[in-house]
Amino acid sequence: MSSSVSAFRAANNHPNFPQMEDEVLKFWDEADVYHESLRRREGAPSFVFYEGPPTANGMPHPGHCLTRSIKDVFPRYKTMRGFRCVRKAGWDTHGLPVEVEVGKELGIHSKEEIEAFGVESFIQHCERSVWRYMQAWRTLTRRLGFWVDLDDAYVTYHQSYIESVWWSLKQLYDRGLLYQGHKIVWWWAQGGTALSAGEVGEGYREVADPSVYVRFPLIDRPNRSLVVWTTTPWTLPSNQFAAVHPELQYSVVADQETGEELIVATALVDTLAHKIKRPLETLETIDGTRLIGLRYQPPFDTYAARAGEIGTLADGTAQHRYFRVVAADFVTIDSGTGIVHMAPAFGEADHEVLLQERQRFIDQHTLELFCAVGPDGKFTHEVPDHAGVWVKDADKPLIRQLKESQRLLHQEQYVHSYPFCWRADQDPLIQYPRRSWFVRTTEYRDAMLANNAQIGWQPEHIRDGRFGNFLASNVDWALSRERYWGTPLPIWICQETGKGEAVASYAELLAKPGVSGTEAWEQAKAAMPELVDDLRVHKPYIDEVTYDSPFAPGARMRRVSEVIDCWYDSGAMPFAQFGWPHQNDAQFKDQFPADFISEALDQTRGWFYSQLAISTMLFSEQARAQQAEEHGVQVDGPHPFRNCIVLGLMLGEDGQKMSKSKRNYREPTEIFEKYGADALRWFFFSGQPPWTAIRYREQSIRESIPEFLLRLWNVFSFFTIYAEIDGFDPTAGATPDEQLHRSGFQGATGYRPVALRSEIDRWILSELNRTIEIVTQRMDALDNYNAAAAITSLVDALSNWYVRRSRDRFWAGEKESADKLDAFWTLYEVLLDVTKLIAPFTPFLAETLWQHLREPFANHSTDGNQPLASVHLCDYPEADPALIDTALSDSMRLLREIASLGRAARAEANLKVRQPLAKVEVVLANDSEIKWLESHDALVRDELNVKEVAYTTQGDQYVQYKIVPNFKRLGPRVGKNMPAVKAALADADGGKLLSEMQSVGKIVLPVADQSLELTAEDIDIRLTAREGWAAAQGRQCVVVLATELTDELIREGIAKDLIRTIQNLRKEIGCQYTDRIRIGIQTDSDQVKQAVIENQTLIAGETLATEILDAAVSGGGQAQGEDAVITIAAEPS
RNA sequence: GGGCGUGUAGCUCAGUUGGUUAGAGCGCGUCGCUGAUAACGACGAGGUCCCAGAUUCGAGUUCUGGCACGCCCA
Repeated sequence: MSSSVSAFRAANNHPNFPQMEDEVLKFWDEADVYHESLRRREGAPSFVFYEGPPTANGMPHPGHCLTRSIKDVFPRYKTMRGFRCVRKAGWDTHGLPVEVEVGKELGIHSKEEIEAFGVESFIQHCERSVWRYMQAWRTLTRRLGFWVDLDDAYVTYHQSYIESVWWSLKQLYDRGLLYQGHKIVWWWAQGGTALSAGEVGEGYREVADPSVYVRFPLIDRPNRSLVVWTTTPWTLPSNQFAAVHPELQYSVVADQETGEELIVATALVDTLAHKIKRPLETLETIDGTRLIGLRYQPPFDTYAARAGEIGTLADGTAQHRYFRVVAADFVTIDSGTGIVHMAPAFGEADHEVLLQERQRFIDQHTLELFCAVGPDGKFTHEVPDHAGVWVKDADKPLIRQLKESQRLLHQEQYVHSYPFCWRADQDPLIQYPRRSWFVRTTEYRDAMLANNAQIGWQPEHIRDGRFGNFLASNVDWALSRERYWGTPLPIWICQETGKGEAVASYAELLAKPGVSGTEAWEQAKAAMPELVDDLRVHKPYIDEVTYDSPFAPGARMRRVSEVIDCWYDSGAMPFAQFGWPHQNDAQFKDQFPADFISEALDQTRGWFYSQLAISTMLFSEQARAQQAEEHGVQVDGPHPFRNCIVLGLMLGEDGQKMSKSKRNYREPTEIFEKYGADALRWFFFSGQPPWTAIRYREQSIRESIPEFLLRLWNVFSFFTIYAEIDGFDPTAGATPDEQLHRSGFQGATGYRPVALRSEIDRWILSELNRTIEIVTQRMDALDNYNAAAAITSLVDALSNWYVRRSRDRFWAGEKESADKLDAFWTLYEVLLDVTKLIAPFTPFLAETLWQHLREPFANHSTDGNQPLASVHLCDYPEADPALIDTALSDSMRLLREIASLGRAARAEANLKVRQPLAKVEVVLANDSEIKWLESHDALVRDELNVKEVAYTTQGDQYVQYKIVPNFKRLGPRVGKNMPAVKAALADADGGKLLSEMQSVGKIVLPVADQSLELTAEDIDIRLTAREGWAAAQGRQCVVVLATELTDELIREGIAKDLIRTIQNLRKEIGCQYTDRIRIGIQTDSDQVKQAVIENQTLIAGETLATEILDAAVSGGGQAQGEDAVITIAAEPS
């Protein structure tokens, strides 16, 4: 303690957080702290984290900062809690977005252009494009403090990754879960390609299309027709069904003019009558369900030959396959007739209906898809009248034919929005069926639901809401893509028999009999040695590899041309990140399933789904029952992730979507430079629960600094200032452990057990341990928001009560008083634990604090160990229940309330705090706390600047008592009579009831013909200050000020004003905290003169003055105030 | 059109199993503190808890039906 060199150096109280963070980053790099933190947990239980792979061919933006912050805080926390948490980075590298980027770069767009350019060169460009913004991602990740192993990242285009995906697809293929079917896509017929949803969305335009109302005469009653409406007459030749809504009402109406009967939705009869300009007489009304099954004559005879075909339903009954009425929920009465023409080839919804219908038949495949249009958008020979005609050009002649065949009821123009090709804006898109590979996920729907039910979702409603509903309405996964840059679908087909087989690895392929075609890759590699080897399993090289068919002698096996949906890639990452099962068996088994993942809400149908679907199909009990070979993964409970935090959408400054063009958000780099990463992180963690939509506002981020970071820093700075002045040295006699746990301070000089310390020390330690308890409990539940809230309130208590009320203990004259040392030790202990507590949240500030706090031990050799080099190597603090004192917490809360009420009363009475007052009286509702409060009145006296504090429950002269029922207690007991009880208590004399309660222990109240007995717990006492006093009321007490001032008190007030003026002068002339000064006070006022004389010791003590003269001192500063001219000068040191 | 979510102070958001004085931070205003000082404290203004109905002794909280906004899907 007496060392001449201070153990602590005063910390700068104007910290530059961004600069501090840069230094921390350097330190982390140099000391390799992340890997060291893993090494320290070698052999510890794993906390498994999966990184959802971002794509590195776009710039990272603020949304990524949120996900990366959340992904960082829990692994850091768990690591400190004793788990081993490896964080393997990953990159999503395949898919259309990459192709589009490369296309832009090369100035080519359509598939023909890509083919003409050369697929080989194209995918080589793709491979390079993927890493375009890698450096930006690295920089951001590091700068944000996201600890993830970027050097050991998984990459979806790597051969090992692809081979894992292949293995899984072979599993599915061998189990019959991979099949070919039709997918209805938005098709650009002129370009011969399908467009993605995003591209389709670009191209919507208002257009006028012909809209026709067509008669579908019933087979059994040719004079009666369904009236069907469509805006795409060209689809009518491919009609298969007519759909009605089973819950709608339909009417049979008579057309007076023709004598025919028409069926139309009841709600639309009038509309139709108006359109055809003649009255329709309702004959009968029937439910939609009764129309189902009725057969009709198709509008064209394209497929009329099939009209007689009959199939067998699952229940054994026979039914015609085509041209009948079916049920569909999407039918509306918004427009049309309530009866919808179904051409499943040209509408996704229509196609769904076909699939549903197929389900009903025993031999599902007999229900065909009618498609009278070729991929070029022109009619096939199946429509001889229009063969070779572009469908949109056929609308008119088709309508003419309908007119001729008496089928057309009405025709008009209909304006609606319709998609066109975004590159050739004269070309309308059409929905068109393409052959596509599907994963039969529907077979695993129940297993997926069961799996999902066990996942810990945050927020919980995702499970049964958005995600659960999505799973419940699961449809088979359209897996294949007719593109180039993606994982090739590993299915080889026999050129003769059409039979196929799946291949699980490149090696397996090479081992096939008669394999050939590998030279395509070998030649490319020889010509360009810099090509990455992973490309050998990509198009076009892989397409060249063929082998002898096992199905037909002499036939060859050739790969199908498609690649797969890149969502499947990312969904396979739980095993593919390790190349499992081809390698790393132990690693996979250790890291499966994940304990924790987190991504934004848009991943519900993306990564959350793809992971769950693949894992369920491969590893669930149902899957294991289907598998020929055992793959050694036995998982119960949810997989592949146990907990998932679903993050909300991030919005810009204006609450709108973030948009580059609107410039409504700040770039993360700008935030880092101005405020630092901790400010951004703390804003994310503490601002709102992570699943709410987050408004990313510069102002809110900036506010993290004074609210939290700077406030804590100020406490720390305060500590170091006085630790330096007083030479506080925690090392002397200490036997510290490497964590600097308080147990190592036991024998240190001046260290006293907590029980011997003052109440406020025990209070802040109690608050600290309570907070540790809450934070630990919340973080274990993956609830960063409430954990952060608990930390905030601890730092507030520390700064605004503990330090505020303990300041004079730190600047007390005696350097080695026990109380002063208690204060130092207490604050030091609290700072150490707070530093560890905040480490996962604001790792930079925590690291900086730790470096300072550990410094005395790092510099001095002690009997104990060296402290750990980084706070991130420490264990998380554990709450010490022995230090938690809830009664003390409650009492202190009351004390703080009294202080706050006292200040309120002062403000009310216009009495500033510098003016001392003689007395305050505190009126309490009960006496339970009085004893404790009396023992702490020094604190209140000081805080409120009064000479005396008196506590009483007998405050009739100051207050009125009002008794209200304790609703929670009495509610269940008195029920309906509650209002009567409330009224009776309000009407009675509160003071009387109270004294009755105090003397007898209960009160008896007449309520509704009976008397009700109330004990003290059944009532709440409310105090109201009477008029005429300088008083303020709270929930539990009223604080009353004695406002009369004596001359002595006034003079003391003057002295305090003088002190303040002098302190300001000290600062103005640049005094150090410990510099001594001389003071001159010149005044004509006798009152001031006397105030100075009476309070000389006080003034001199507070301002470190060696003497106070009544003449000017020169060489320093001067100020006017309190009717005096004040001069000060620094003493030479 | 369907699903899910959100709606509380000027702004950003809390609000536990229903309990009668609805909170925090920021901003604004007033006052104060001043050996942490670009920090800090107190007080104040500011709320039909989106609307309507229901359940209940009692609803911001539960239920039903609307309205608005957002996301996803059609």
